[in-house]
Amino acid sequence: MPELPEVETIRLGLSKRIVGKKITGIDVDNQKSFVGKKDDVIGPSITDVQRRAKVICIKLSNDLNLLFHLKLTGQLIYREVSSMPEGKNKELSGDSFAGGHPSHDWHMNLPNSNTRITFTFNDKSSLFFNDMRKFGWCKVLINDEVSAIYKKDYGFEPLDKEFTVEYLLGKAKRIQNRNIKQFIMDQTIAAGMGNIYTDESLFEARISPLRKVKDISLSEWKTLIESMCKILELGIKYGGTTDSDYVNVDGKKGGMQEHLKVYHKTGEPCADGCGGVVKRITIGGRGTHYCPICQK
DNA sequence: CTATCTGTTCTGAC
DNA sequence: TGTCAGAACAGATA
Repeated sequence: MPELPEVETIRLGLSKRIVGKKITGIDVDNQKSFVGKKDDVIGPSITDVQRRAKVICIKLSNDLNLLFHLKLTGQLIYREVSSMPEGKNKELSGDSFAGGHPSHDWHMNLPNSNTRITFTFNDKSSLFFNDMRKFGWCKVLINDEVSAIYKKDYGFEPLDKEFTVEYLLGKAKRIQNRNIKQFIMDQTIAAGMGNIYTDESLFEARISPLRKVKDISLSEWKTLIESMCKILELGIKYGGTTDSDYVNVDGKKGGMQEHLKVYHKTGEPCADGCGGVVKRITIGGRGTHYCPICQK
């Protein structure tokens, strides 16, 4: 379930740990998860870790890029030691960083049954790409291909300066009848928005997810943009959202779930104090949570 | 055991 | 061209 704030958290954590390291090996356990030639990424060092929408881009010194999309269940886990010593106690002995879909076996042996790709670095540390449902991918691409994907598949980022009312009105022109929730979740419109942060942003703006794009007033557009930025920045600040039942063992538990007001709050009283009860409906096949009273 | 649900994105049909 | 169902996949829940 990684969305923009989760992916940004992963980017930051990875950036601190792997920039400057040289890739010395790669193991691919699921062919579909890796698109490219393995030999192309063995040898170069990592120069940067970037993010665009929900995509992570690891830049290499040979001008190639490792692009990752975690989709629903992808994880990127960094380990200083490539294998755990045998025994019952599986406590970590080195620096470790995990990010992505939460699961209870993050702290277990790596690689595990969900590990699709393993990268090894010159200092023997490793980066594991785990993905239970195999929706995610890692692609080896040249710079031009990366730019082309960024341009074609994604609109402006909500936190960009260019993400203005005028920009959104331009995007809205041809799809006046679409509801605001699907509009906001369109990656070619608001890059990186996912289900959780869309529901939360609409609540923050007190706009109903069912409203049509054509009925949104200028001041509401403005409020919506401000709300999206506020919610996304909050998400980044708290290190993303982690499932409530998930207990992280290596220090990178997200805290945003404690600040959600409608997402997965079905049946609870509205945080606004308006007297409403959070309702769950389906819009465009996605679970949608909102307050029918104060979200107009 | 089967049916349903989840959450992101792409594809194909109308 | 916009809209929508279905697929990709695995596991939890009913």
